[in-house]
Amino acid sequence: MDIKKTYSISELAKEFDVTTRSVRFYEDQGLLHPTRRGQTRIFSSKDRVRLKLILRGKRMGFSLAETKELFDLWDETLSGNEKQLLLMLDTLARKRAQLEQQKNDIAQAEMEMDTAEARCREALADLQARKRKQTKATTKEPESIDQK
Amino acid sequence: MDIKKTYSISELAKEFDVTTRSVRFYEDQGLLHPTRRGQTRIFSSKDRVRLKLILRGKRMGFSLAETKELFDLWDETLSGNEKQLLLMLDTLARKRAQLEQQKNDIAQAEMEMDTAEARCREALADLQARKRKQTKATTKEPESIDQK
DNA sequence: AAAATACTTTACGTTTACGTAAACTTTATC
DNA sequence: GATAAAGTTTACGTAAACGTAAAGTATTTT
Repeated sequence: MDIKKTYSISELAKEFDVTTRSVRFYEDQGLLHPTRRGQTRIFSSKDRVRLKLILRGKRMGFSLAETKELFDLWDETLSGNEKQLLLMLDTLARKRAQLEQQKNDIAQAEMEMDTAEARCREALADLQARKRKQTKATTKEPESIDQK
Repeated sequence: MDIKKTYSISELAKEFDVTTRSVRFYEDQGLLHPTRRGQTRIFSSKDRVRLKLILRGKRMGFSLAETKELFDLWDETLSGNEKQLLLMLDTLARKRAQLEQQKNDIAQAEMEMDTAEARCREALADLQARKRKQTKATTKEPESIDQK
């Protein structure tokens, strides 16, 4: 299975480079469900996975609410109820469409970055060329030093 | 070139399905630069393009500030100053890295959605199977009607 | 001319996702 | 046993990205 271990809040925070404040906030919003030893939080490897998913979701532009919805939906899906299963399939389909849109957006952006970069390089080359000409005209180059 | 036309605020809002409030906000933040006829805003096709870019940026998880930075950087790049050109190239490289990360995230997500969907369909198939069995056991099927 | 339509500015309100500080408890270290 | 280190709760603060009136101007339609 997984690494079957438990984690402290700062272990997780360090590993994923977030603040403990954020982790507590995610729990508060119902995205993580650590157990307690006394009043100290103990995170399971399931929590760890979910934290990873939360952060990836953020990078993909998902809100915490959206991510929570998916978590909850998946938990209910595991109950095996038919209605939930169908709902999950539907949700997955919609998410896929969203990802398709994002892929298109990225592809577009990459193309435009290509042309932008090309123009930059061209402009730079022009500059360099003019510089060389300037240098040649200004600093009387030693016609040929170091020849035998 | 482009469609060489001008646009009213509500034309743009309608076309891109945003509120006029948002459009004004984007101007306020320095992302759009409409001219004025009296006090009424007149948007150029350049503004239109930028609005499109703003929205795509949002879908890709970019903040307005990030997008504005890119706009400003690009404008300064056009001045042809060498330092700006190099800065732009550097920025482009960093953005590309960001997009790579996003593509990885999306690919990961798609894989996980694949397995999630598979599990759903499996669970559903099980349910249906059990249902059929139930039906067969409960409602004494007419052994063979319609035979000659 | 009255009313509807489209635009404007000003400004306070709201949600999300935390930051930051204060005050306190528990556990580890010297 | 003092102190530092890591954890806790409570609570106010903040930046981003608008929403939502309120109140006014300008133009167009009836």
